[in-house]
Order: sequence, then structure tokens, then C-alpha cells
Amino acid sequence: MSPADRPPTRRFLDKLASHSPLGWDECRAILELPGHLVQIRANLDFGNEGQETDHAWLVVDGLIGRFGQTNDGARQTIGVNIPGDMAGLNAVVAPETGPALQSLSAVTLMQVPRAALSAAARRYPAVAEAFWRECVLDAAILEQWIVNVGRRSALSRVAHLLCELGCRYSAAGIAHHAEFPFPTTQIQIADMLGLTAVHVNRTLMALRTDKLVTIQARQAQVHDWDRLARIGDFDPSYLQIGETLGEPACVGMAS
Amino acid sequence: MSPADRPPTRRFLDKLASHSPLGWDECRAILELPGHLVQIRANLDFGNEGQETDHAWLVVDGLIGRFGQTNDGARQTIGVNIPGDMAGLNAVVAPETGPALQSLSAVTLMQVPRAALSAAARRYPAVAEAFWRECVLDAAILEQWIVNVGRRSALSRVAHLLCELGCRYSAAGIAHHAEFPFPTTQIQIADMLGLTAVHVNRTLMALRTDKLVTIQARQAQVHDWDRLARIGDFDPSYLQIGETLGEPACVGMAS
DNA sequence: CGCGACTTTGACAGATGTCAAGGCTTGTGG
DNA sequence: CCACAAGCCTTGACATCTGTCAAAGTCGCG
Repeated sequence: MSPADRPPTRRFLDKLASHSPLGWDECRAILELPGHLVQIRANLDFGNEGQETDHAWLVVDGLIGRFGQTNDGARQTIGVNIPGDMAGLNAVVAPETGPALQSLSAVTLMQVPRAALSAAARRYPAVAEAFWRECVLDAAILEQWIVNVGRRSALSRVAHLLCELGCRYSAAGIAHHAEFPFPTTQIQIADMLGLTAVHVNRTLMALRTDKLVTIQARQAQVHDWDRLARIGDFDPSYLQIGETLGEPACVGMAS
Repeated sequence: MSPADRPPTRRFLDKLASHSPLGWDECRAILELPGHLVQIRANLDFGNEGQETDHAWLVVDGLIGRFGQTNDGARQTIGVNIPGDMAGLNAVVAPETGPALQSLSAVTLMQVPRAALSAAARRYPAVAEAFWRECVLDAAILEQWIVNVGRRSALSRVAHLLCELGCRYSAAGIAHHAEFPFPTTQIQIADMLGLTAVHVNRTLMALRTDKLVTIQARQAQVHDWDRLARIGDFDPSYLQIGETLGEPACVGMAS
């Protein structure tokens, strides 16, 4: 299975197919979504906030964050996208809504024209529904993010974030949830959780001392998932993974 | 214009039509959405979280909140719905996603069967797109909510919340943004902002002392909007109101 | 008129932020 | 391959915001 056999859109298709019924033609339409690849180094802002956006960003490799800012410059990360996620899919129906984006690691992205996504949705109602559902599932993550930032202690917040990422990587088939990519700066973690980098450092250290999690070489290693989940007050049901939908039409589709 | 001339669905239609192009038939389909009215007294939980939901909740009168909870019982309100909002619209494509709801004042709601919304969306692609867009616009509010809870001081949070509600009431044609319904307990405000009731009390008092806002008789009176917006770091663009779309097909539609 | 819920207030506690400095990693260029 | 620089992590002392607990006042509803 060389890269040539797995177009960048493949992971995105798999994700859609995991929650939405798609026929052969619909799968094809998604697989053949056009767009050109871009590489961006770590810790760079892109995807100009506020402006009309004419494309969405499919994460091919690496990790990006969506964020908002207060007028005094404080940054709040609003969510995170792993490979297979299409950041800015919502802009298909609301172009003014294009998010502010930030590379958290070095990433490679595919810029998918809004027009192409829009055309696919218009042509195949099942694709439109899959996109809509994808947006709704993202919103469910946003909701839990609010709970996390609004009502949990620093320790709990960090634990919850790690659990969420572990589950999402595992659902995407990228890594096991006991050890997954975490190429993230403590400053960036602070921005995700509404904390300070200094305090994140202390919290991470407590987690390490307790033999719960080690972060090393851009990977998170979870040594005691159950306890971490308890500390993070983590209930994965909001991620809606593991809903069985039968064999999707796209399994084993070439190219 | 007696109540008989304005079905409960009217406000919802107006909202959709303000951001999505809808023809005569589509408007009709929305206006004639079925559902029965329920009245709920203030401060009651309903819309059982987690379970499969088979209907959405159209707010006809009053104010409701959607919330999440941590396992130690702390509540975090995730967003708020005013008349014309359809809480749980997202459940049309993700039934497992039904939100936990709470009446913030005495409310009257219309329970709209998921099947009816689904049927309308399936029949008219423009309706599906309008629903999708509505969900995306809600998500934009969620994102700002995260920024508010994650990165602003208590004073700023309260100010931002008031500005958001003022703008939303005004956009819905329900009230002027200088004086609008705010039938909300300080405990409930605390749950919205990730604060404590005691601290909300002190903050509200500071706002009153500064002659910025008075809350009285379940109404918020904003005495100095500009200064409030500055304190709340409020930029209304995320609400996407005032986008002109031309004269919608539904103006003056009877029934 | 009285009860219950909500608001207001004060004293105090605790979690998290701020500031500052030093050590470590990592990537880059010679 | 080494040396340097920049950014990142770690740590300590201290400040501050917000939370906690408790009690009294007020309002609205039955």
C-alpha cells in the first residue's frame, strides 16, 4: 500500500464513511476531491481569520489547531485537527466563518476548494448529509471543550485533553490510545486549556510523577488509561466512535 | 397579527430565511412543521441527555440553556436559545447527540419530531442546506463561548455574554439591544461563564455601579453599549447578522 | 403572611497567574 | 561534526483572582 494507493483524501473518506452511509459514487466523489498539497512548518498561523475563505484544509500529516483571540492578544485554541480531519468544512455553507488556524507541528495539508466540496454536496445528497453530520460531530467536541475549560481543574483539563486525543487517534487508526503523537508545545497546550504555560508545566509534571502519562519525543505515553480517564472525567461517548454502520461501500476501493 | 396568523414556526423560518435562500415551497414546509406545544416552568431540566432524541425543541417563548456536567455535579452551560431557535436541530443528523436542556425562565416550546425535520430536509435540498448552515452558525457561537470562558476575566465574560444576548435578541426582532429579556438567575449566569454565583454577583454589582448595565425585573438595561462592548471585548461579526440576502420569499406569507 | 429561593456581604482559602532566571533541546550554519 | 542561537522547559517566590463558607437581607409566590 504505497502512498500512490492512498490519496490524501482517503482518511477523510474513511471518517465520513464511519458515520454516514455512502455509496460507490459518493465515495469516488470524495476520494477525487481536488486540491494541492502544502507544507507548513511548526507553529505558524495561517488561514486568515475573518476573511472569506475559498478552501478548506484537509490535514494529511501533523497536527493543527483552530483558535480565537482576545483583543489583548491572548489566544484560545478552540479545537484541534488530526490527519483525516477537514478544518473549515463548515465554511462550505458559511464562507465568512473561515477559522483562524495554526500549525502545532510541521504539517502537510491539502487545500480543497470550497467550490469542489460544495459541488460534491450538491450533486450527492448523501455527501451533503455526511458533511453536515461531520460538522455536527465537530460541534459536539466543541461543547465538551467548553465544559473542560469552564468547569475542570487544571489537572483534570490536561487529562481530558489527552484522553480526547488518544481516542481520536485511535479511532482514526493512526495510533493506539496508549501511545499517540503529541507534538505540542506547553504553550500550545496552555492555549488549548485556558491556562498558563507555567501551570501546564507543573501539571504535566504531576502527571508524570504519578506515573500516569509521559510526554517524550513528541509522543504521549499513557501508562494508566483508566486512572487518567477518571482524573479527566472523560466519557468518550461524545466522540461517537465505534458506531457500527456495516461494511461501507468504500472498503478496498483503489486509488 | 393575532397568534393564529403567526405560527410558532414563524420566527424559526425568519431566522433561516435571513441567512439562506428559500423558495415558497421550502418556506411552506418549514412553516408547517408539526409538533405540539409544551410549557415548562423555570429552572427545570428536560431533554434527557445522552439518550436518543426523537424531536428537536423550538423555543416559542422564554429562554433555555444547553449544558454539560462534570461527574462531580458542576454544571457548564454551553449555549442559550431564545425564541425562534431550534435546540437540538443537530440531532436530525446525529440522534445520539441530543443535548441536555434546562429552562432558564418559564418557557413554551414546540416539540418538533425529528422525522418531520428530516423529511423536510430530504425533500428540499435548500432546506437541508439551511439547516446545515444553522448548525454551523451555532457552532460559531460555541467557538466564541470557548474563548470567553477560557481567556477572559470575570468582568469581561459577563459583559460579553450580555452583548451576545443583546445582539441576538435584536437580530430576532424581539428587543432592542439596549434593553432585552434577561430572566436569568445569578447561579445560571455562573454556569454559563464557568464562574461562581458569588463572583457573578460581585461582577454584576460592579457593572451596575459603573452605570454600564442594570438587571431588573428580568430585563437587562444596557446604559453604555460601547463601553460594555469594549469591556467584553465583543465583536459581533461571529453572529453573522445583518447579512443582507434580498427580500426572502416568505415575507408576508400568511399562516 | 410565611416560606423558599435568590441576592448580597464579609472573611478567608486556594488555585492559578506573573515575573524572572537558569538549564536543556533542537535545529542551523560553519 | 561542532558550536551557537533560539526556543522551550523547569523552578522559585510572590501576587491576584476567583472560590468557599457562612450568615443576613430581600423578593416573589402560594
